[in-house]
Amino acid sequence: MAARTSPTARVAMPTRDALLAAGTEAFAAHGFDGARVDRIAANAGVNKAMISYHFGGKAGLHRAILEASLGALAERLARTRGERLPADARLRSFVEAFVETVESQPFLPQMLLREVIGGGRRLDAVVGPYFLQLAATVRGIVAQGAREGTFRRVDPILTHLTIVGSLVFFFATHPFRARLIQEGRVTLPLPAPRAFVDHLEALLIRGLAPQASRPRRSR
Amino acid sequence: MAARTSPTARVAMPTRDALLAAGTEAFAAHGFDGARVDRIAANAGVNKAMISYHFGGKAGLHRAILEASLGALAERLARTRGERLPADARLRSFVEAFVETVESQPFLPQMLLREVIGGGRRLDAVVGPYFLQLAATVRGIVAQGAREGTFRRVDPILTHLTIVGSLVFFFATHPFRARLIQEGRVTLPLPAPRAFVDHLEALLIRGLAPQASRPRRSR
DNA sequence: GTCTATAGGCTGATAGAC
DNA sequence: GTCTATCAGCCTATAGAC
Repeated sequence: MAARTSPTARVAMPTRDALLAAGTEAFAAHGFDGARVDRIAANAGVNKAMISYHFGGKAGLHRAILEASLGALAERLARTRGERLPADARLRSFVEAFVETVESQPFLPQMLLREVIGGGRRLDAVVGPYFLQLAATVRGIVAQGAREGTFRRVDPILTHLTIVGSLVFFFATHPFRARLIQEGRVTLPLPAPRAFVDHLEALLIRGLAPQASRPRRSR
Repeated sequence: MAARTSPTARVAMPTRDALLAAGTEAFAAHGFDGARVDRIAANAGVNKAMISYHFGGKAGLHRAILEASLGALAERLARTRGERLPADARLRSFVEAFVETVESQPFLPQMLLREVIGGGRRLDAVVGPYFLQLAATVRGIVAQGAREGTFRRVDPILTHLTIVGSLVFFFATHPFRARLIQEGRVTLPLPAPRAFVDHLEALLIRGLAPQASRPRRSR
């Protein structure tokens, strides 16, 4: 991710990186079909033809962005899997890792969600293992919680969908709320990511807690 | 919504309705920019030029769909607001109303979410009050729960985002999972909407319950 | 209300000079 | 590696006949 194989790349390929950055923003905001290569190049401050030269075209740029972003997310989440902690702490850790990654890549949720909504055909070539790995992580945490007695017995897939769904939705729609509020169309204060995450963690941990009052039945 | 002003519309405008249906599917699957009017017309079994004639063009068709769909959702949700029930029952009722609407309009979550991700500028002309009303409904339920002691004191906006976020995410990404599983890329069973909703309701009601084990502290 | 034929605009891509 | 100039294709919209 950091070092490239190119021998002359000392300052890390400004053109390539500028296109990746501008492309990410454009694809997140307008989708693959809505994004315009002219504008991406202009925003990157480079020539249009550089997209073909470096990425083989619009689709290639899109794929490169997805690969890099998802790779970073997967890498960060994988790190939480080795932790030896109680299930509720691991759940928090998972959420924090997700949020951390997203905050360093603010356009990832929008891009990803767009692709998934569209049926994910463009993802097939790229994503393969990532999604399964993500689901497997949550599944592992839920299973551990059930074993330890930290959590009640819940369906791991449904739990995974609830958690990741809330998170992805919040971050993907955050810019929309920011705009509505900034333009004065809505007078509420903008919900902060930190506040939302705290809220979600509390809700999950309470919601997954076993049989609250009755302390351990027969089992 | 049911009756149209056209004097000759006895069988309810087959062309118009066919375009609305085909357009909904296309916009949900490919987004506004990705949808092709040729294909929409072909899928509707009508002539391309009918889009301009009936809706004034692609954008007009899109707007008409959004208005009709959101109107139906808003209408259905508004009905739950008059119910005199404890907060947890009202929460269930809200979720059920949402699900019911979505099941009769399976493409709504995808279309809506796409628009919101894109900044919602296309929504501005249409949506205005709908979103506020939606948030206000959840806010009302949360406030009632806090008053009654059914729920702990939580931020109503954050709660709203969690609930609606999970729901919209689940339904908007459902076709993606269905495809992955149908094509044998994933071997898990497809999570059923009913199962997810039950899971979510249980999680929410437990997660929002006041001080679970210790039966009412000082406060 | 519906259809055919066509126009006009925009978009992504690249050949070839530097 | 970068840029300019150009092109071919596609996509929406509509004029006008029925």
